[in-house]
Amino acid sequence: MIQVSPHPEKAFSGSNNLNIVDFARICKALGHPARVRIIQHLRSMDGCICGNIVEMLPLAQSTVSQHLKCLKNAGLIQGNVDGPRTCYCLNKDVLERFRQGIDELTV
Amino acid sequence: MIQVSPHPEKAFSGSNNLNIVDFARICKALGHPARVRIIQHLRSMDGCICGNIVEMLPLAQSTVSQHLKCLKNAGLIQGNVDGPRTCYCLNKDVLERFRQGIDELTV
DNA sequence: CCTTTTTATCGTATTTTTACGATATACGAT
DNA sequence: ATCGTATATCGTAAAAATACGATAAAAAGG
Repeated sequence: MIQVSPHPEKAFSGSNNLNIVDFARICKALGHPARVRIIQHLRSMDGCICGNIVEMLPLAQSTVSQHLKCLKNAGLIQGNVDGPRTCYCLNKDVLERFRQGIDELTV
Repeated sequence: MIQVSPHPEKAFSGSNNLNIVDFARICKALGHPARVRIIQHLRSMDGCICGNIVEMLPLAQSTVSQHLKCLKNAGLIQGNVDGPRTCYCLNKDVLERFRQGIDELTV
């Protein structure tokens, strides 16, 4: 992917500190219905097991695992290993900075 | 792309009326640094000529045209033909509904 | 130790995205 | 009519995303 600017400048003027590449990465991570569903679900549950997410979606377990990885790479969620399971939850700091970025872009 | 649910349900509970597929499409459209730059630029200019956007980005004219098409398909911008030129501007309604969707997802 | 459960990763096929140059189109000006 | 300017589209190559089944890994329970 081409980097629009060689230096990862701040994406926005305000207090949030997401550069434009990170901001776009988060948008991209939210750019698939299944991943939006996952975020919605985690928001309502305040953390839940991977298998629970797999049940919720009409997708193979390996595919869901891939989507979770994508969300994790973007920083939107984190996974805490708990025995044989992984408990996923939202990364609220990142989510809040992202929301601020969207605000600056849209309001 | 798999549709997570056969019926395009509302993505969110509130007053915005974006279904989850449209919401994800907008996120995806914002999922590239060049397209975020375009939106930022249009926001600061309140409408501008395509060639202006091309100058701003280190990309070929045809590539920029493709990015503009992507943003237009997502509903984020609209292009008004003006003689040999096209003047692009933000679609503020869509942007506002999108912002509300992000709020519901993140706040 | 063996089995089961849970999740991640590998390998792979298909589709989509991203980028470019070349070309077509549409309009204004000469 | 012809030329130049501005933009969109076509063709195409390379990379990334998406999906699946199969397999690996890690922990708990018997």
